[in-house]
Amino acid sequence: MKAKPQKDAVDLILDQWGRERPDLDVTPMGTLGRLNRSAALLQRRLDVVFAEFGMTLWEFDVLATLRRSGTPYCLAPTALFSTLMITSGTMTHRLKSLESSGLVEREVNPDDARSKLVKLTDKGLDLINRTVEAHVDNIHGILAPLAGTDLEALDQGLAAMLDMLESTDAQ
Amino acid sequence: MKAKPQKDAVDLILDQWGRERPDLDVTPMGTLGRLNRSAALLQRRLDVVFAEFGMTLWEFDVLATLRRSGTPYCLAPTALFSTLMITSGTMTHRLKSLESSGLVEREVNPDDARSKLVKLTDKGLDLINRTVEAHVDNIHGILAPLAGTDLEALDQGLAAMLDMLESTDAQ
DNA sequence: CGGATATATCTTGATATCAAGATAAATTAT
DNA sequence: ATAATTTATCTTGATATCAAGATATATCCG
Repeated sequence: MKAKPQKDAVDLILDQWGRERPDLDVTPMGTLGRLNRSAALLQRRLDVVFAEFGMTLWEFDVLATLRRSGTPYCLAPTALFSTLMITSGTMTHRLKSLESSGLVEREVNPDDARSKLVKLTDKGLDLINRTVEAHVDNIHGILAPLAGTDLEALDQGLAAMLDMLESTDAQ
Repeated sequence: MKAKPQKDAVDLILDQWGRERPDLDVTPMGTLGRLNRSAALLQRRLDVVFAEFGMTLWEFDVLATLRRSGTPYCLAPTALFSTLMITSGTMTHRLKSLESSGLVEREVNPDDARSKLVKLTDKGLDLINRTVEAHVDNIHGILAPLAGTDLEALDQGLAAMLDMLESTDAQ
């Protein structure tokens, strides 16, 4: 067991709770606090690269989902908003915006007239291809200091947590 | 090395990228994807308990920050929004709302007339005391399936990541 | 077939958030 | 002391999001 080198922002929060509510075991707050705080700090770093390509995180998310689905880079809106964990109304707005930027186009779904499919334009395909390369470089660099045992422990722990959360998700 | 029992949502995404862009090493996308997805699923579970107390996550965050600061449960707005990683403008709105709900009150800062201090009311103190107990119970229950080696690995990995992110944060 | 139900999407109205600028008070440097 | 700078907060305008309801199409079942 190796002691942690220094107190982080979450340790200070746990110390405060320990003083104020010694009757509570707040250990799990540490896990969630570090998770959320890490996510916030990470997003700031990702945004820097997205901004270089004139994009925001949500635009990247939509374009990347279409891109990784493979040719013809075309999905129904429901597939998109389910994957992205957002509501259908939010998807409507995102698609309108991406369409007006010329990054996606809508086309008739021959199999289901309730849907209008969403398809990457040539411009959208080129943009996401270039952006994802820079993004992957970026996250490699960000996580590099953890390479070794810490990153392995993190990946293992996160995989276990996500499996648990997905399997016990509300029906 | 133990194989992971089943593919989660993020594994499928990595599989797609592996097929579409075999030139990229997208491993770090798995780490970030599981982190963000876990955070989203967790928040939904936390919201259930907060709703039982008529609260939202952001209200809990503000009241909890005041509560754990200890008596007299009183902080300047800057201390609050810095801790909570939000902008000053967002803090203004949150405080206005909490004040109109009677959960906090504002008072003159004798040391610095630029600030009006934020203080838990008796009602706010009682509410956060009760809510934090239910919240701690809730997160204990949520993480219980991981108790054992997975949770330890997760905590260790998250602590390492947060230390790294805080120490390499933009100046 | 035709009615009932389910599904896919969009619309509407309310919130929460941020970035940038405005205001006011405190501090620092002559 | 006073001008310049820094700090703390609030205001404003734009955007992203969600929940709930509306609409249109598909599917199922007798």
